Amino acid sequence: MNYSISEENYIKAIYRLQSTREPVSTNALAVELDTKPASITDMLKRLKVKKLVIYYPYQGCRLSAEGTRLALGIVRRHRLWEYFLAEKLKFNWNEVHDIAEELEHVSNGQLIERLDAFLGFPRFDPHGDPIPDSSGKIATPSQVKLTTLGAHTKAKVSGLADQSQDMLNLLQQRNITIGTIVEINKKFGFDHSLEIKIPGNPPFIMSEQAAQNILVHHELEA
Amino acid sequence: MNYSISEENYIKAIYRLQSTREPVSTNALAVELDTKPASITDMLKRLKVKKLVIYYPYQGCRLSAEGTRLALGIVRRHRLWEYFLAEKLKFNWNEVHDIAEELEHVSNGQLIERLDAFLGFPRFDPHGDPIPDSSGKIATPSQVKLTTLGAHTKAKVSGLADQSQDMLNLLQQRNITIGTIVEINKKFGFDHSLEIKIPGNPPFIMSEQAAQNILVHHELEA
DNA sequence: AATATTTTTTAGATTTGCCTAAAAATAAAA
DNA sequence: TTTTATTTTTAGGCAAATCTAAAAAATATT
Repeated sequence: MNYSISEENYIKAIYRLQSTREPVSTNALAVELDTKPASITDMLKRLKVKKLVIYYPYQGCRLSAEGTRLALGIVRRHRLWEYFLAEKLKFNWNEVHDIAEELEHVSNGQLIERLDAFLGFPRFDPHGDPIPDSSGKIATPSQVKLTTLGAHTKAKVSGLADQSQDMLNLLQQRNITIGTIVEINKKFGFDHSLEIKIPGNPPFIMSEQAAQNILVHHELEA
Repeated sequence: MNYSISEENYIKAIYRLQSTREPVSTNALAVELDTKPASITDMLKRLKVKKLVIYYPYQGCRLSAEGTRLALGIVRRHRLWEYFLAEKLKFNWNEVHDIAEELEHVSNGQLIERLDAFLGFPRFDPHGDPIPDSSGKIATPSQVKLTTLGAHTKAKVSGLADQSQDMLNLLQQRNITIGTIVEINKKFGFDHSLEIKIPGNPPFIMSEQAAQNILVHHELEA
């Protein structure tokens, strides 16, 4: 089957929201997609006919098996393009998302398989998110929030909980990217802020709020 | 400005048809775009409002300066993607067109400039067609039909007049691609067919019809 | 439990891009 | 130069995806 860009965007949004709250409410979707609730209801009825979502009036929605398959395909395309843009075209970490948002809708199976091979079958995109493989399998890496680590520990940055522009800018300013090894020098009980050190840079203070959004791969030797 | 996929396809079609006949008739466009003449009239009126085409009822259309600029941008995107697909993703010469047809509508200036740099600023796509540069300048290479060359001359294949699937298949079977050096062994007066030799392959006969569609860059030493 | 508030859905309109059928303009033929 | 044929345009409709405004259902509050 072939789906419209709009349909794909709805499926992707439901997939995203589903990971935190299920079922997904009409209002939540409207906020996510920046449209009106009435438009959401309309589209949900169409997606239900196409058997991509489970939906009953007033009860929110969730993806069907087929919808999930589609969502994983879109996520795969999106993240492979992000990897390509960052790795090959040298875009910044925080510039790749919007472009990948367009490229992901180019649907040609061969294209994505060959792109994957060309890139060397990467398992994580530049934001540290796992890339589903061609069969739809997706790794769930053991990511933990930076705030959960104790003082005097090191860890490798592997992802972000909040990928807003503000967050991306903050990290760029601090020279933190995916793969950066961060060391926690000190934890301040007063406001739970952290003193962080990364190789080649002076230590700095990070708020608890920011640190909560930084996911690290696994704790390293002290 | 940002244009829809449909609008871009119209502009591209007008650009293509314009090179042989101007102004471009409504019917010719309908055939080219595989739609009905009434739909063409509809769209031409919209494109006129947007100042992309010069159009007066019953008199056909042609691109405005702005329309030409847009067309060259689309052609540039299309051909750079074709080059990427063939060169980096190892697609066959004859498979790249349809995929590039989708990718060309992803409109992000930075993306195309960086792709161009990544590819090493190629001047011709895998079909031998010139790629407009970022300012819209396009090379008009001194291509001549293979049939115009005399016997015992060599030349480098640089393009195709007819890029139909049949033609592409025929060339693939003969191991002819862009850049191949072809040598004319003999010309047969009877049916104007040619005996052609390419390095590493046995000589073979090609019809006048096929040879007319093969464009070569310039005659080489005998 | 009754009322108020929030969420969701329906109803009706709009825009884009396409269609068919019929009318009008242009071009070709007798 | 009429008549015929072709090309092009208009008129009216349709489907997708959106909107606003109003009604209906679900949830929360007193």
